[in-house]
Amino acid sequence: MATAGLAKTYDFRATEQRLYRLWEGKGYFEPSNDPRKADFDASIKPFVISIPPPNVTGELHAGHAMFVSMEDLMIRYHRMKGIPTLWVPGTDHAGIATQMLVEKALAKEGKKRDGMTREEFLKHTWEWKDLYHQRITSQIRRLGASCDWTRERFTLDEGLSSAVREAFVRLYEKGLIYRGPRMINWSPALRTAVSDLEVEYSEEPGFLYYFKYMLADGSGAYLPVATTRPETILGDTAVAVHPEDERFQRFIGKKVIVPLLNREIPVIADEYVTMEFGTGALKITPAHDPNDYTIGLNHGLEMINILDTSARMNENAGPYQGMDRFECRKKIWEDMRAAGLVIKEQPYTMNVPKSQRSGEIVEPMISTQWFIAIKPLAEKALEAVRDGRTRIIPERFTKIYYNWMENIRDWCISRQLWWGHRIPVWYCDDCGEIIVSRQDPSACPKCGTRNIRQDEDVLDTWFSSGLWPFSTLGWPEETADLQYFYPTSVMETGADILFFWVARMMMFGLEFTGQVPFHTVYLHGLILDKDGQKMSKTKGNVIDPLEIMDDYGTDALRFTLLVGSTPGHDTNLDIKKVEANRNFANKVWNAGRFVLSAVEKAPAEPGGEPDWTLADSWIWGRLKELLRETDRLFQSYQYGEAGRQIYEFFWSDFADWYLEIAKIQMSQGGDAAYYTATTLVRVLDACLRLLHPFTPYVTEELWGHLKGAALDKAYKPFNSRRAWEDALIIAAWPEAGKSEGWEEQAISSFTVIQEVVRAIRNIRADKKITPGRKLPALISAGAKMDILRGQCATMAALAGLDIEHSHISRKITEDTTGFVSVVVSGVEIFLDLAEKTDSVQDVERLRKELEVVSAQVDRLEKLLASDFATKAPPAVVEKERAKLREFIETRDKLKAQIA
RNA sequence: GGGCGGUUAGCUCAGUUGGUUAGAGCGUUGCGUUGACAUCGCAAAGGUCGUAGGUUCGAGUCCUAUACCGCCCA
Repeated sequence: MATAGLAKTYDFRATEQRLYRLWEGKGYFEPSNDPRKADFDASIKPFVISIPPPNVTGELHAGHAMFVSMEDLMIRYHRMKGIPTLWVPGTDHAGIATQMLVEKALAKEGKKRDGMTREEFLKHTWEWKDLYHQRITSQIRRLGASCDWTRERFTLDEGLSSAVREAFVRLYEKGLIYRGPRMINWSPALRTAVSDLEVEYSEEPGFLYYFKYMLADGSGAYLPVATTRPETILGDTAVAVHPEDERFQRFIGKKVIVPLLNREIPVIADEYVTMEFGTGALKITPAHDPNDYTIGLNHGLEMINILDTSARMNENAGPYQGMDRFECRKKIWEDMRAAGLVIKEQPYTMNVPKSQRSGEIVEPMISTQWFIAIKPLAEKALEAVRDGRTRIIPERFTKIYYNWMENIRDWCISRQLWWGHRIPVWYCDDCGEIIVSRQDPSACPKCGTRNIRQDEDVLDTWFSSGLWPFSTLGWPEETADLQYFYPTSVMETGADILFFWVARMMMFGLEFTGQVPFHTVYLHGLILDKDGQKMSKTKGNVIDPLEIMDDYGTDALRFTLLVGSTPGHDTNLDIKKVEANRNFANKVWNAGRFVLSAVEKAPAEPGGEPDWTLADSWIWGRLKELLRETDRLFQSYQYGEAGRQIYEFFWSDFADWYLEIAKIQMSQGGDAAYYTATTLVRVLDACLRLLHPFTPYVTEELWGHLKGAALDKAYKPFNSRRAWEDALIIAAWPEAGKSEGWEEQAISSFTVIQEVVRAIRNIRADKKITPGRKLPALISAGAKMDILRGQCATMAALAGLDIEHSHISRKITEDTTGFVSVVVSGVEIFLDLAEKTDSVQDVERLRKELEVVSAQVDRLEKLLASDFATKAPPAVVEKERAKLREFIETRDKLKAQIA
């Protein structure tokens, strides 16, 4: 077999790991211009991405596969462009997620966090982290991620921890961090505060409970009030009505009695109350409802907390103390009914706040927490996008970003967890001093006592993630990396974390470095299952990227994700598509095998100057077109579309047509073979370069073989002025070059050949002519005679013509009785089937064709007689005129044949 | 309540300065295997581009309204 011993099928299993090791081992993932090296040149602008750090204990999912594929594509493309490229990898400690995981694992061993010291628990968690860190990073590697592992970071490593401290202390010193009791979202299962963003609302069926708020004056009068959460009655400190509500005006200023507890509370007036909703009278629980909280503040109401940290009723709930919140809801309602206070219940759809992490219902509570006064930071971040220093792609997310930034609320950054960056604040037990420090203090700087203790809480994980683009480069130290690689170039991540992460990086970047952290934000959508459903374990529709890579190879998965997606849109991932792309990788591989065999057979040197065939010119012209198009698409971040076009070119032009013609040209030997082989090599080389960012493995592997074979014959790569590089990953991106004028003609001429060949193939299929049988043909080519004559051998081979008994002329004179005819692009083709054909059926076929063509003639004549001819650009009009001429020619020939 | 996205072939989706018979993959139908590839080849069927208006010589593409689906914010 003359295919250099390459396997008949591309074997990704034998390839991927080997190539990844080779790339990494050779240092290709490190920037070509590196501040750590002696020949560093600070004046060359680099391309930099910081990876969205996956949870260190997480497992690879489709979302990871998406961002790794997309970022690796960008990185590999820029690297091939010759730009110093850095992709900083790393992982996130993911406070809540990891702690939950570890606690769950401990529970299996019958252990509980409560029974451990903080140090014991953390030791455990670090061990866990070490184990899983290895897993997630090796999974990222499997995807082919060409990131610089020598610069890998972890949000809890020493450098990043000191960055967190620095950031906290700076904000505190500026007065932007404060501590105090505020309304927050409390997660009872995790027993920690969570931020507004970590709460998701879901609509669920519930009830609106109507009951009586009795007046304290003993008159027996009452205000009807409705609530969805009867248990909060225990924490009511007012009933509010609208000041203009005539029904209730007489109650304003009076007292009512809290049911079951018999506390007296005032009836107040507030415009917040919607008169139409419920009964028009609103019970106010300032300690357990965000809106009531605001009203409570405005009216100076008492705030009574009725829940403990596990959301059980506390001492303020009187007889209900110790009861679970939902049990209490039922019990209270029973008791109220017994007390004759119930009016009715009515089914009602509630908007239930749930913890994004644990899924349980969170409780609004007043709690003492640390906050960032975010407005000043948000204003800067807003301005940076408004003035274009940072651009968001797709653009529509800009508006969403503005909207969020403009309505931003202070960020609760403290978490009652153990796993994370401990808040760098110490309290002096002796003098009450609060110490906020970059270094751990050993004594109180005010009174000198050693009686100080650090705040128990840790920071929200996103606090450290917000520093990621610069903390990973060494900030707050002015490192060489920071100076050279910051600001980074593109932040590529999921649109779902625009607020969580992107917005916070923008705010922190501007606050701490004075610069935007990246000039472009590229957002991709969610990865859904094949029916557009969110993947979830409960639905059982989760697609595991690791399994896909096992079954179809990394390249197939990457190509599917990259080509199947458009910026900002969700992507439905279908195994069938992966399979199709696995087939594409195999197609590339086999086209490569063919090229290699051609190189082996061809002479090493030409005997004379090249005499390019139409097919040679055509494929070269099409390639140039493709290169220009992909350039344009890459520059506008339309990677998916670029991939589709490369795929299309490779399969439909290069493999389906040029390779088939190359077989014919190769068989002629000599210079024909030489020039065909060199064309095959150079076009394939260009394709592999173009495809490399999408499908790095199969292209690198094949390219190695291609280069070997080409060097044996001293054949040049695509760019004949350059040498073959050491590896495809660092090879030069193919440049389109200028148009030389002949391309358009070559492409349109070849299109005629394709149409004639297809027309003949159609007849053959229609007439069930066995593939091997050669048919004599008479072709009346008119103005296209020269083109067709030049491609006589090619056409004959592709369409199965008997070349000895075929003839192409301007206008044939031979007798064609009994021949089957077809007309295409003004070319008449008569095939001699040497047997009786169903002439009625043939005429019917021609008639149908005539109908179609005549309709086109009519349409174009009408079009060209309209304003179109005078108002459309001349080039467009001429294009239509040419079409019309051809249709008329075809129509007339069809007419003649039918008659 | 506000905002955004989607609605194109049986299915899943492309279609970015509006250019005049709308594309792909999968699926379907027919034919085909000694030389790149059956993870394949050749050929075919299949769409009034959600609906109604508008702008324009020309609209899947721009504008307005509307229906349905989905998402985000409140």
